[in-house]
Amino acid sequence: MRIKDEDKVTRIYRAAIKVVNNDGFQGSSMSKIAKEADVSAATIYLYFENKDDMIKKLFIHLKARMGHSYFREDSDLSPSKGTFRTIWLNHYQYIIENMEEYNFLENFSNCPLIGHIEKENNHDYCPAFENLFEQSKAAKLIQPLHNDIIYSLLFAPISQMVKKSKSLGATLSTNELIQIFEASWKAVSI
Amino acid sequence: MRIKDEDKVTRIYRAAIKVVNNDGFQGSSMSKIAKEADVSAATIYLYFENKDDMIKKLFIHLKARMGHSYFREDSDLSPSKGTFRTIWLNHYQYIIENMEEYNFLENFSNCPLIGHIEKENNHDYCPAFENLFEQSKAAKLIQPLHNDIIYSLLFAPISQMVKKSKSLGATLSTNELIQIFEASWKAVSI
Amino acid sequence: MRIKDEDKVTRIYRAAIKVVNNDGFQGSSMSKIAKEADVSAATIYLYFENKDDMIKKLFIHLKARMGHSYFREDSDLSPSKGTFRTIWLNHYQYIIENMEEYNFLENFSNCPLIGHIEKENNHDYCPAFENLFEQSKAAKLIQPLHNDIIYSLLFAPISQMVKKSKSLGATLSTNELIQIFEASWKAVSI
Amino acid sequence: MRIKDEDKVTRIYRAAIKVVNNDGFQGSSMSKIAKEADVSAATIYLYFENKDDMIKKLFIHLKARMGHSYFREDSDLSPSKGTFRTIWLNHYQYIIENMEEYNFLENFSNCPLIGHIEKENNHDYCPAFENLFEQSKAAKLIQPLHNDIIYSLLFAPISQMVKKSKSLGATLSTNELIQIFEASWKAVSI
DNA sequence: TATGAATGAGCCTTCATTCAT
DNA sequence: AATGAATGAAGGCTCATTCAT
Repeated sequence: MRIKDEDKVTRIYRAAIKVVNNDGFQGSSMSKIAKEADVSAATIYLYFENKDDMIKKLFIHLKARMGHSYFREDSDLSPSKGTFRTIWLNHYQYIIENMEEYNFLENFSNCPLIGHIEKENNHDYCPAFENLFEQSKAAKLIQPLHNDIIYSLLFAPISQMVKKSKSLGATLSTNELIQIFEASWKAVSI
Repeated sequence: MRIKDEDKVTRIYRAAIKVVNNDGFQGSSMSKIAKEADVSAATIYLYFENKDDMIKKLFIHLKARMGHSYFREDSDLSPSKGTFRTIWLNHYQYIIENMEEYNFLENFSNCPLIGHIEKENNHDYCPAFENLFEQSKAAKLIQPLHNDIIYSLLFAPISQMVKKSKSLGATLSTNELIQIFEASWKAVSI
Repeated sequence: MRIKDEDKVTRIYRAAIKVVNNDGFQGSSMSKIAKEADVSAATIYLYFENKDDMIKKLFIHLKARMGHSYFREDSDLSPSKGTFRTIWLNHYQYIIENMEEYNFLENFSNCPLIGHIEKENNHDYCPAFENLFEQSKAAKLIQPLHNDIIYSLLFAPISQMVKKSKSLGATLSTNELIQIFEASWKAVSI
Repeated sequence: MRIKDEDKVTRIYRAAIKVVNNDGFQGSSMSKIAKEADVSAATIYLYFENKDDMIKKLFIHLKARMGHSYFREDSDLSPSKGTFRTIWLNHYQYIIENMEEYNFLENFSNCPLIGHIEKENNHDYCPAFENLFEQSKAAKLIQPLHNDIIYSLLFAPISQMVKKSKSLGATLSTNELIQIFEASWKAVSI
């Protein structure tokens, strides 16, 4: 028998992201994805139960990837503004380098199909995040707010700005980037 | 838009929002929308070129509605923290009172179908917004940042928090609301 | 709007019978049936919920037709051997003249899809049949057996013989026909 | 048939019967059958050319089995009513004990796939049957009718009754059984 | 204006079958 | 001999859209 090509899942994932981002969710179809992945549509069903299953698994996969993206291997995670700046920039880097993936995640976060995944997988931030937030609060570095709120204050504005500038075909200048981080930091810091 | 039965367009809009939010974008179909609007599917084509056209026009329609929602008729728009708080709360109010509409807008903002609308209709904030931001900058009330940045810093976090808490089935407490506004304000104010 | 062509259902029925008899149940498909009926496959779904629904309704329709076939408008239904012979010959006539329909019914009687229809529609024999049987029993013309048994003794052999001879490409001679009726009658009569 | 793992063919046969009777002909698929037989689908193709070939061979196999079922090893086959009663009861026994097989045969007898098998394999009744019928006719025990007719008169009614009562969830009482045999016998006997 | 009828195109999925090991 | 992997073809069904009234 042939060997199950584990990389095939990756190819399917990649194709799915591409198609969804090109044609929108509605416009995406198993056959388009299959063609893009250079695979028979039937093959997809060897690896996934059905379309929903595939989308869900892809979503979870990407969500995890994004979670890791905040941190580099050797990151210093001591509670300091510098640490936050690094993480923040890592995230920014991730977004612009993986715009397609990020878009995919955004597109589906609000979709009912994904809704209940979010509830179940609500260990959301990797422990590293939890630790940093808690330690920073303890060190009086940032305000004693709920982690979700801190997260939103720090990352929502830059996410929105990247999307906005991309939709206008523009790019954020280094200067603007600094401005946004400094302002976001002002929001959460003490 | 033609005069015809103007109310019918509204009914179609309302039905479209409802169906899209109930069944997701994928699950929405012209016939479902027609049934929900108590109209024949063919009738929709008297008022819109095709499905895309309908969705686009609905999007623009709602975007405008949301734009107005920030301001009340007799709003005092003098540049002050109080003014910003009022506007901010208006926006929050709008989101939770019109979650369906808001969701609809969110869902479609990233969709390729809508993408280029955003570019064309980039008068985005009604002049009232522009004025307030500029005056506030002149009055040294807020930082001299690009309007888009100010907007993101002010509104992106609360939007994300509402969605987050909704997806968890929770609600923001008054206290949290205040915390978020104060932090957002800290971000943009001088 | 166009007028709903009631005859269209008939065309679909006829096409379904033909296709099923030609290609067997497995080989039958909505598109084949549609093509045979000279209709778009989608059209079938205007008149039937789905394939099963169509088959069921067709089955019931034919079952009723067959029920009527035993009797002619002006049939004399007094309890006598002659009456039975007439009915019996009517049935034989129906089978050979509507072999396709009859085959269809036979094919599906054992199919699980149809199973529970039979239970529900178990008014089986039109009242005329019930009456004749009961009166004949009262008149000591036939044996006091359960109606189902009488029915089987009378009609099962001829049905089987027609199918058998058809499958062999042969035809029953008048002589054989008489033999079979006389023997069947001997079985039930007193 | 090749020697190979003869048992495997049996397992496939058994699985096929089970699946067909559970899910209907339409619902049966090679993979379901393979799973039920605890074999890879590809394996089936080592023993059969294709699905049709498998079904056909299974049909023939079962037809033969049924043929043998009428007779017990040490059956007395002298032409007498008792002999017929024994055979008749054997057949009845076979039907209710092998309802699945019997159903399978019934289901496929009318199917075009099988049609021409019947013609080719028209040695139908094992010689034992032929002999009994001919001897009985010679002994003036039964009427001088064509063997097919005798067969139909004897066995069609009971077959139909078993199916009927099964579809109603009922069972034939011993009394009814006797009634049916006696009537059937009356039909063919002199 | 309004709409029920009609359909070609397409979607998701499954199937019988072959391939490579 | 045996099998998991792979797929082209087909199936049932829905949809956006047009037609005819």
